[in-house]
Amino acid sequence: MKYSSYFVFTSKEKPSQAYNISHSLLLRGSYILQLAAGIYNFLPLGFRVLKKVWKIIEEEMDRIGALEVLMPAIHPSDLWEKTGRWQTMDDVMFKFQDKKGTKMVLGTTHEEIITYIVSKYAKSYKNLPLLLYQIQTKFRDEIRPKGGLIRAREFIMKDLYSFHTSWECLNKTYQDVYDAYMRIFQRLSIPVEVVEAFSGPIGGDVSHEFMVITDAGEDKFVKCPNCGYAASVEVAKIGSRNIQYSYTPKENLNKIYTPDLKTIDQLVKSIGKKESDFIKSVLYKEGNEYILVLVRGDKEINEIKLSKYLGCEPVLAKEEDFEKLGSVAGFIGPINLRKKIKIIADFSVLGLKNAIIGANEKDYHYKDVDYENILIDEFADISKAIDGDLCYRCRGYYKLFPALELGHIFKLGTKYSEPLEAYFTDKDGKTKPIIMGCYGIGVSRIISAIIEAYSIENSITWTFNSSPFFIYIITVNIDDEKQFNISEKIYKDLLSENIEVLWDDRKESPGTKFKDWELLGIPLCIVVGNKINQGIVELKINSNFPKTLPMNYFDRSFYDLSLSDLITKIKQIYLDLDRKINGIMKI
RNA sequence: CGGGGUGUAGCUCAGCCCGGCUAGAGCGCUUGGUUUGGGACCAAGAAGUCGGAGGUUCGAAUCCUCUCACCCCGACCA
Repeated sequence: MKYSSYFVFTSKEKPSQAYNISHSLLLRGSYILQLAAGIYNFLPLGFRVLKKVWKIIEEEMDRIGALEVLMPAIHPSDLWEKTGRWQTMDDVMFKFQDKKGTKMVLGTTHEEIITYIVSKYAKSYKNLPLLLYQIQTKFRDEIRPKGGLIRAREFIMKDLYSFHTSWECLNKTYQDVYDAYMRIFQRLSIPVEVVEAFSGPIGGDVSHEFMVITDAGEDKFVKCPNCGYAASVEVAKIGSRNIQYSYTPKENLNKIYTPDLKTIDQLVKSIGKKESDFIKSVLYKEGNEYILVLVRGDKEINEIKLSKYLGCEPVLAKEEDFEKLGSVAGFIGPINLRKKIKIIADFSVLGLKNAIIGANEKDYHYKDVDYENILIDEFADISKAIDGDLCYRCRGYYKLFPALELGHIFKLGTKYSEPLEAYFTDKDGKTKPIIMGCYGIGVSRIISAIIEAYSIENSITWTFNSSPFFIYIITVNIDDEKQFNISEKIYKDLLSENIEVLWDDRKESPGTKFKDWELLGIPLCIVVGNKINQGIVELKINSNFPKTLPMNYFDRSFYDLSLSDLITKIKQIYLDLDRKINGIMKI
């Protein structure tokens, strides 16, 4: 492509709307253009990147025997009503009615539709397993879209669904997909961490998320540097410290006056103690039973873990519940409650001394309370993991990472096949529900993730398989006949070698062209300038190009090459990269 | 959905508090010229119903009311 006739409109100014680097650079490089909140145009450059990512995913899906389909984006409500998600996913669905008044929805995900398809055809164990996937637009009316492509309301997702006769078969496919995902991220040179995850409204018991560590993300996970266990904070199990507990009531309780200080945050600011000097007490209700949950002040209760531990889903208590217990919201505590209720403490409470707790009296807290002064029924792992928590496996200390989720894989079981009546006849002649798995990748989000992973202030850094072009040609002075002719020849030679090239053939000053090369993020750049009079052109290398590759080309920022060596050298680099990065294909 | 913020030229913003004359700057764009290894220079020029509606006023970008859009922080997700 020639710059002068291509669709490139770079901008020097930082867009006022963009807060994170990927959003900002995608806009500045004219990769995307916003149409509405969370809704973006992919411009020619952006679409080129999207298709690159798309292609890698397709190749890896095809390789594990998955078959590509394309399902509609518009769905009638009935299938969604059958699975109950017409209600449970209501808040993110774009719903509307057609002319006849039939309720319709723009697809948020496709479990219902794919299960419908498979239920029509796969009637025998002989037809299974089946792996079907698509790369398609999803619509989610997110409460808050964010960060450009990071969370959009219309976005491109790869969704794969697998159908099996047995859990053993599902487990095998789950592993295949896991491996395929690792190859996808390797080929895109995205450093991912795989973490155990919560399966949420998609369903299923086991799931893994593929995360990239970045502040631009919306998730958090902990990882144990000692044994490698990693899990999203929603599910991360925390080890218990080896501390004995024997209840010893405190004789004289010391009250402190804490007017209107109801939250830990307010208390910390006012009293000047650390968050971890407090014990947070939260009152839950399950049926007619009350449960008081205690957690160290710097920690949060994890309701997912709490529900799992209790085997039910307690709800937060209301104002009148506090009164019934002779307490008051904001000042509730485990000591001197009017009624004996169940008290569960998180492991983080073990060993706490001289803590501050609610006194069950408006505007008062108790101080100097030790953990053993509290009558605790049970200790359990019910808090969100934070930095420094104990690894439940090896007793190492967790590190907390901010992360962006790029992929998520689930074992669904029969959550969808039963309500949608996707049954097959097994060898034994019996009718059984199909066992399912589902596996997503945020295709458009990956684009942002690559930028977040490698890019700096004014410069994108694409990876080998994601860059819209492999090489950029700068003709320093386009009016110089010699420079022009040589540039044109190089351009044509590269095209004939099938190397994607963008030639900056504009009548602009050199600085402008160098800045554009950097902003656009293309790995290599050929500079055709004055050195041409000595028969030399320069080959420049994006200094941020992922160094994880064992390739010495990238030790230097530029090479002076004779014209005769240039194309050979570029071909050699290209083929080496291709072999090293895409070579994992050839097993 | 709660809290905070912003809408003025293609982009980034000033002007608004304290109403006043033809609404400004930089970048970008157009034309001509000079330049050409790190966002060049000179000259001339085009470009804005000040997000929208209503109101107050002799007079509104500026004050008031309503409204729309977008962004940021929190609970959900690829």
